[in-house]
Amino acid sequence: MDYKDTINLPRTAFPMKANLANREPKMLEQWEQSKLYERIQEHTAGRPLFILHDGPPYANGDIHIGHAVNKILKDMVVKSRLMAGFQAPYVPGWDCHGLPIELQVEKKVGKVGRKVDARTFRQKCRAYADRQIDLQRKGFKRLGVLGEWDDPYASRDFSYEANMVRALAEIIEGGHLSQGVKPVNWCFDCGSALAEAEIEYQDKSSPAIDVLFGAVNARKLLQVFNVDGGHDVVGIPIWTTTPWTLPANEAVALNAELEYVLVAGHWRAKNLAIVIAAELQESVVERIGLEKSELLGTCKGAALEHLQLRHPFYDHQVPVILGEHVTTEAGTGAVHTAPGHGEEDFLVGKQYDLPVTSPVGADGLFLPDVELFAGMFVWNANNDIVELLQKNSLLLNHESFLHSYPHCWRHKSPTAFRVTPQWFIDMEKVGLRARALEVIKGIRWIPAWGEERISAMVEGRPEWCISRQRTWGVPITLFMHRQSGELHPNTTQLMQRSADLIQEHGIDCWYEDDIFQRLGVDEGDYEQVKDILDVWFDSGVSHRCVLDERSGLRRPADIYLEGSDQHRGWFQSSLLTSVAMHGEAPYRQVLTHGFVVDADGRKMSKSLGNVVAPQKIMNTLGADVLRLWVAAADYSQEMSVSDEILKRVSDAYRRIRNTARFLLTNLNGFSRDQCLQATEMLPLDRWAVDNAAILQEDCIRAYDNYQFQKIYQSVHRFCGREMGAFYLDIIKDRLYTMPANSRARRSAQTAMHHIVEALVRWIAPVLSYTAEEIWQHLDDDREDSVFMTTWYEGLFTLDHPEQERANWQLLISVRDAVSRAIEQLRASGAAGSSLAVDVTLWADGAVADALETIGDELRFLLITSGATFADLKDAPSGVETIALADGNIAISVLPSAHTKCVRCWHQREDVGDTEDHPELCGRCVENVVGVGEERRVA
RNA sequence: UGUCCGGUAGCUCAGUCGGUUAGAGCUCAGGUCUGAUACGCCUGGUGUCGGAGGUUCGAUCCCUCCCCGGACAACCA
Repeated sequence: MDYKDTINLPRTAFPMKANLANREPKMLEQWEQSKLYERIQEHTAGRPLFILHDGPPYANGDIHIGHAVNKILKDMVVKSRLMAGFQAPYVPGWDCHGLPIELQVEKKVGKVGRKVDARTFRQKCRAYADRQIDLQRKGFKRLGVLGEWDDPYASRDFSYEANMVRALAEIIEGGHLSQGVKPVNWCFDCGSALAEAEIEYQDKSSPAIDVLFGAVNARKLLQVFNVDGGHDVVGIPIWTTTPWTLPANEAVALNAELEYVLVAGHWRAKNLAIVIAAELQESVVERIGLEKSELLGTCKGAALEHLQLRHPFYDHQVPVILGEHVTTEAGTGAVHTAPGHGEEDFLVGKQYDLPVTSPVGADGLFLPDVELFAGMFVWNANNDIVELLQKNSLLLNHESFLHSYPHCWRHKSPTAFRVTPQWFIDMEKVGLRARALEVIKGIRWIPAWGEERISAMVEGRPEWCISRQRTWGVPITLFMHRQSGELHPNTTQLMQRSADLIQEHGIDCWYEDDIFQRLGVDEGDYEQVKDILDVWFDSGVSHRCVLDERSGLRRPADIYLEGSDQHRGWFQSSLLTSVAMHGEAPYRQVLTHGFVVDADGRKMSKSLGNVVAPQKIMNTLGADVLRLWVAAADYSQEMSVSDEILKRVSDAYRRIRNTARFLLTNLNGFSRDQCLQATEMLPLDRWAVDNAAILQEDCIRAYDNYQFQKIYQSVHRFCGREMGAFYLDIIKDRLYTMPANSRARRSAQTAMHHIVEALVRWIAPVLSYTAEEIWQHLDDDREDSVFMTTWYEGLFTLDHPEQERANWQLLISVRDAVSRAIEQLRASGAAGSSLAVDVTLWADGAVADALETIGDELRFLLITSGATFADLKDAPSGVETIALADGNIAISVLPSAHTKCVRCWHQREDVGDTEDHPELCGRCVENVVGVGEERRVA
């Protein structure tokens, strides 16, 4: 007789093979069509809010693995808060203005003012950003990220642009804005500033000259070296390759720590005494041809500070200053300093309060009021200046010098630094820095070192230059008085009105001819600022433009979550604007993650060829595997990906999936109203639920603290060890062989039901597609999505948890010991399946007590055909005693001598005892034709 | 170059407020099952805890230096 039909064979439509690459897009479509995100928001209305505010990615290019990590982490946070009982809206955003898009558009339509007008250019930029948003949105959705994709925020929205202006107005009202100047890279052919990315280095030949700056008071200089007079000229020579910047000279810089020498000698029939860096003495003396040179003395650069020198051709005194940028790599060890023409010069000049002389116009011509060189083009002025120095006998040497020099990438012409007026958010004027530093302390930084990092950065940062001389961005809508340079007295009011115009028409309206008229500003008296805002300002005020504006959101957000580079970026720009506007932070917590690197810890780059595309992972292994990788990695550091790592993660995925599948197969036809009460359940099943309850506690705590890695590790371990290798393996016997409706089988199914209900929710924030797929295979009436629920509440713990858990732990250790013993028998060829053996145990202490609790059901726990135990004292002498945690045990494993029951596969003495069923053991007969066997424990 | 973060088995991660043979899961190998079947179960190996010094009775854990990797260092998000 075939007893297959009397066995409860597992059945499910839930496939073992995930085939995620095909299945996920279909699930995604379901989510979209059913408007899942919107329904979740309705469903969770009234719950406490949890706001994760999305840092906008830049709308350029297809999504890469870094984007994927960021969005997946955000999604796991949002979904876990949702499952924890919050309303957790997620409004994704995009950063749309700025240089990268300008450069992309320039490639297609050319530069503003050359081939296109600014208005058209901005239109093209806007259209480009739109296309990029569509592209990236598709990618982000495919990751399984749930959010308001139909109505995201984007900084190119008219309303966003308008609110940026309003945000700036609020900051100005707070008194944080200041005007100033700053040197920027300038192309005279473009007539505008250049971004770093627009500069390329080419070899250029420049005049290299040594110029003597004579001391105003020779005696004073000599005194430093303890030298008496008697020289025709005393001074400090500088070396420069940009003679044209000499009209802007305001100082000569030395290095405080360097050793300088005073060298005397004959030069063109004169007695010179000059100061040179000691290390460069020889080369300078040779280069300028100083004859009969002799060393008169030495000193540190610091000793010469504040000494006054004569400008080589203007009636002007300039000081000796000190700067760390002065080196002995070339020149004389004394650096010509023109704050108007160099970044370092500008910064050091600031320390010494030097005037910022900027005698060159946008076209590269010296301004009309420049003595001697008015109207002259800078590069042509080089010759005249050299001649003039020659005439003044201050040109110690003149040669041609080939060096790498920055050029405009478009015009291939040499660029220069030029100071231009700029707008700043001042860190000190109204105590912005101090307040920001204070506010930082009240925020939870994850990981904790983020606090130190951002504090150091805020402490050290210079004022924030928010103006840019560019086209694609939000205008700084200010009017300045043409004579006084003062802001219009109604500035904030005018800004509000310009914001209203922008809200309606977009940023272009600021550049229309009628803007003065529309705002009622006198064009004769006032000049319009045409600078745009730094893109960091755009995203930096997203708390104002999004959190404050959108219904359903609020400021401060509960969390900002970005890559660790954003300590300098978005975290900081957001903090500063929020503190400037409200005196408080825009977020309560800040979580940072590391960057993605390859297996060797190297960053991904096209040139190294180690780039892993998220699209490729999703189209092969599936988004859930990608998500599981994110959960498994320690996001606080660099996160490695490689084929091997993904392979490991896929293995783990399969384990979790198959565990869920096993639960589903054995719950086929089981509905929740068939669940037994805890008191009716078998102890082993209660233990299993208890185990899940413990794990759930851990998972909830881990999710609360964003420790996804812990979830991954413990859920995976749970599926593999506690379930697969122990519990599920043991209960197969009951599930398959006992009557479908028997208490012992229902008890196991009750446990499995609770476990799968809990498990599907644990994994939902990470394995969203798979969790939803499991959800759809669960019976009973239920919400149509796992994301419409919260953590499972049907789990329970044991009545005497410590004692019972310890008891089971001992039984598990007995089982492990028996497994090892069986393995030895198996190795000898005497047995294959564990059901082919009989086990005899001898135990003492707590182990004996534990065995007593399971009694004659020990064989089911061990999955052996027979299992008996006795007192350790009675153990035969030849059997080894093994020490367990709490007691000792001796084990004997022998091949069973009995016939195998064809139905339950146990080898029992009573097989064949029943005439009608000669192939069955006693309990199978009972289960097939009787009322069913009884089980007490397992 | 500077500041900060990190370097524990083939992989992902624990861990030690300094103390006997450094852990887990996976991979891998061998075995077993064929009623989770491109699955399940059992057994097993694996590490100069990045390197070199130092402090200490004793260091993977503390200190110094070095090597390797990463982030940041303003018109670049």
